Amino acid sequence: MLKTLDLQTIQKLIDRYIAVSFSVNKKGESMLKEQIGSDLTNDQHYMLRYIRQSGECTSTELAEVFEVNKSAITAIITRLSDKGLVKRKRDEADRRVVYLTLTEEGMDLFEKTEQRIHALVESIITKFELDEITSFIDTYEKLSGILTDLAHNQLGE
Amino acid sequence: MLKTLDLQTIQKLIDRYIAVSFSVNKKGESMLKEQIGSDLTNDQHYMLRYIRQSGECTSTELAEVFEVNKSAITAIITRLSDKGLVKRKRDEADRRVVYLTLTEEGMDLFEKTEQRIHALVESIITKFELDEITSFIDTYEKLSGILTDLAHNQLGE
DNA sequence: GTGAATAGTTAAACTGTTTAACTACCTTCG
DNA sequence: CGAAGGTAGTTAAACAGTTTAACTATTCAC
Repeated sequence: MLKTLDLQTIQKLIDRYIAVSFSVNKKGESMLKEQIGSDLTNDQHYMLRYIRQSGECTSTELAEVFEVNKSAITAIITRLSDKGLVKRKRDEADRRVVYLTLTEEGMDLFEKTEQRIHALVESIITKFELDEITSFIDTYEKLSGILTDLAHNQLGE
Repeated sequence: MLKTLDLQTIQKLIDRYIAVSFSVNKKGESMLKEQIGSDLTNDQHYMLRYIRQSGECTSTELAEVFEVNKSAITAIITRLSDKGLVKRKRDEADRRVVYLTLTEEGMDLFEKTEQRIHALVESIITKFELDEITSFIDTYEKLSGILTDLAHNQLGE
């Protein structure tokens, strides 16, 4: 049953799955490591995803997207670069700027990992009805959207 | 409207609020600090809550409850103890055991913080209908319960 | 061309976490 | 009794992710 799940819904579920199933900072003992067999933290996986998606991006952009300090990004990228997954490339037109791209290994690892997550999530999905899942996702998004808003906009004003 | 919210529902909302609104490890820049004005991390607040609730508990108990290593607890408790919020007391009957209790300051800080969270959450609550909220909570719990199960029980077996 | 803005890095400090080794203290059983 | 093994908790080293503050390059604007 339930073969009609569209990719978008699956992708959302994947995100929720990664986000909810384990908190971030457990020295790599994240869901990715435990169940997917990847050596990446959830955060690192997200980074790789964003960099791949954008093709080429800057630290500042990442800092804005992930709502985090630039130094935090520097640290993460350095670790990723030490693992040979991300490459830094100076912009010769504006030499302040550094572009980040995935190396081939980075690309490979990301895609392999993503596929495994995909398979895992699909195997989960078959246990539920489609509208059950979409209702989960909707509610979850509504809820966390509200709470995030509140967290950002200093409620009570 | 919506004055009929029972305490239990509010408490649940508080937990969700703390859990969802900010991820844990931002050097204290958690929701508690930003909005409540407390100097505690979310994790630290949870610790205080558990210790207060149990009156007196051990590291091992905390480690089990929070599903974390005993050394992690040692570290957290040490920091809390350095702040003067938690006290260690050796069990004279079984001298291996160390009981943890809140100091008066710990108690005060916890209660003040909890009250502020309470007030904040209540001010949020009035913006929604009761059944909207309970449906949020139910769904959220169902969803994260499922995902946590999956995360623990190595799905696909 | 000097002074201000921008991109990114580095350093120090902190929280939370793990693994491995260690101390101190029971318990058990020959 | 006393050695062997288990239990409670700590310590040390390592790591990920953060922040703030200071710094280096580089570009821009007037």
